[in-house]
Amino acid sequence: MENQEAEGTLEAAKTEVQRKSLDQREQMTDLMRLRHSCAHILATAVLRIWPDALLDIGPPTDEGYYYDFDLKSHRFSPEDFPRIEEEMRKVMKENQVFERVEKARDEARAYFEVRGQRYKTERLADIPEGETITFYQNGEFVDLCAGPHVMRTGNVKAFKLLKVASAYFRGNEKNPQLQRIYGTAFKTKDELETWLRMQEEAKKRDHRRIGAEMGLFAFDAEYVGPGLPLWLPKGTVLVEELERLAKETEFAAGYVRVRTPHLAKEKMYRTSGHLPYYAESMFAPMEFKEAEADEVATRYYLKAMNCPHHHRIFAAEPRSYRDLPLRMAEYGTCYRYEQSGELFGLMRVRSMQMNDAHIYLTPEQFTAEFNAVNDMYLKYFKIFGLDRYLMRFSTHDPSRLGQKFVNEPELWKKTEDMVRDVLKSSGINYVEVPNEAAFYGPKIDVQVWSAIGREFTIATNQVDFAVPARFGLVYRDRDNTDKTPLCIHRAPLGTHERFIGFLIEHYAGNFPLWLAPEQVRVLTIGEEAPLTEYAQSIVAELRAHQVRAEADLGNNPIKAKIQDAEVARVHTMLVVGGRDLAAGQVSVRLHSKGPQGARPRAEAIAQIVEAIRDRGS
RNA sequence: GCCAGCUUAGCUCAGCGGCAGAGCAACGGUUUUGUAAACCGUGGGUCGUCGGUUCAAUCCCGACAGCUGGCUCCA
Repeated sequence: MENQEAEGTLEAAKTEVQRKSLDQREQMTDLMRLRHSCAHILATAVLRIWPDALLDIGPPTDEGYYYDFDLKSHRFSPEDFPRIEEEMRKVMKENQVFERVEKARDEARAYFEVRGQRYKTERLADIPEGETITFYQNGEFVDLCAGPHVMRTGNVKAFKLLKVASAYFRGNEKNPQLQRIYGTAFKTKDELETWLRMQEEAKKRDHRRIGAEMGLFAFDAEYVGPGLPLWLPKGTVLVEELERLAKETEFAAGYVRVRTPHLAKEKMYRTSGHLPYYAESMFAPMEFKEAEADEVATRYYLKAMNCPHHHRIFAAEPRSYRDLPLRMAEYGTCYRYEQSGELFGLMRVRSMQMNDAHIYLTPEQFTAEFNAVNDMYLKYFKIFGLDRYLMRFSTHDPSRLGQKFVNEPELWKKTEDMVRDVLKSSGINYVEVPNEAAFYGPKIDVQVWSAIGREFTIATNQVDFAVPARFGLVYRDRDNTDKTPLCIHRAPLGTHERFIGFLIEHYAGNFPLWLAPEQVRVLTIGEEAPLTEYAQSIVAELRAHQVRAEADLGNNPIKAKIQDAEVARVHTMLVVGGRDLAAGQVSVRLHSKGPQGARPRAEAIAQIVEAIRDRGS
């Protein structure tokens, strides 16, 4: 499984279609139009304050808009916002008309060249011959722009500048870095306020915040290293429950489990073909001489993916067509040296454990097997109540065969057709993205959106018809000849790190019973010995059933104990006082759902045990 | 890796060129309880690290580290 993640590529796909036709632009929503106009107002204000700013572009986004500037004389910081916003308000008060002007190409080029607006000159060159070139003008501000806009600057009434950032011109690292200002705008002040409030709420669901509150994981950059998460006991519960789910599911689907070391010799990654492309993303190798007499040092790499090890397991024994499909699973730990600026909580880390498996099969087995993998994805999505997802089907670009993609035109076509058929026939929500495949075959990445709107590639599913051959993997076929198997890489639960990061935000830390780090807490009202013993015996019985149960026997008032348990997001609270002891019952309370009434002790315990087994809510 | 911002007690955050602060948490005691915070007390800090300016630096300046927001990357 090569890529833990692939966010950003959809962005690339969007850029492909960024040159929208004028018809498409006409369909821009009112809100987009408003935001786009606000971006122009932002640029108007910036130019008034810093007349030497060079302009790039200022499109609307899902959240608002931005405008990119090249400004040598000043570095934007949030401290500039009040000043810029004030100038923007002036522009709005002036109520300038947004006026559309068509220009001939030469005229447009001359306009920007005279003003030294070199980014605009380049943008102008992007516009295909024959397309109408339009400028929009408001007051003194003129911009190359296809529009559309609102009528007047005064139409924008609710806006706010949000953050400064940098961005490479055309998104290319080799180009100059521009200063970007992000802002947002809404039709009404109320809508803006509501959105800002929602942003605040979203912060509370941030997995980093909840992870710290609940004691799930920690980072120790000083002693362990950046991007290397430590799983605390409560987070480890999540990890192990997910592993249990995966093991049960895979066992039922006919997988076998393997275990492999965390490192391998350089030869492994030379053979797999990863090293030339991937070395930068791997931790630097360990190098040493195995024996005094060795002339040359041996290099070991921490593994960045599990497939080569699995391939060697395939090669460890002779294989017959009767052994296929061979489904080899491992929650393998991988290490990737992600660039420092890319690290992001649990979502982007340098050590990760993957829900990996490699399925070795014959071409005839492909459709059935790929379908089965797909079904497993859907099964998981259902368990986690994941309904907002998109499968991104990445295919090759025939013009880059032999470079970016292995030169097997027929295999490419055949496997892509097979994958497409499966996706179509299962009625799954998917998009096809050309030129994004792995070098060894087409892939499907599963995109999900967390509750706070973050988009992630959470899982991946790839077809590999190249690497098994590089390792010389063969099986003896019916006709007594050796043949190279196909391989499906799949990781429906992605990596623990990212998947749990996602689940934390998905559930806002309020995990379903089967996942909850603390499933049950027994709270006593009073400290009399018989009551304490009653509570302890309930906890003991629950634990005997493998339920994660704790007791709060302290001397705090019951209100305080409930407060503590609610804040700790304990799934089920069993309140016991004198009445309950006398009746052999417990008073059930569910996290953020309130009291559920009293029931006999045995019944309550049986219910809990059953609910955990069913992996329900 | 690049641009910008941030870094003060376990957590959330005040503060300021001149003795380091609050709330929550922790700990000790009092209270003995019926569904989201009882009361009293105690401890807790190299103000990220290193260097500079200054009579004096948590505060000003610089470098570094980490984190955050973006960008880039993610086979």
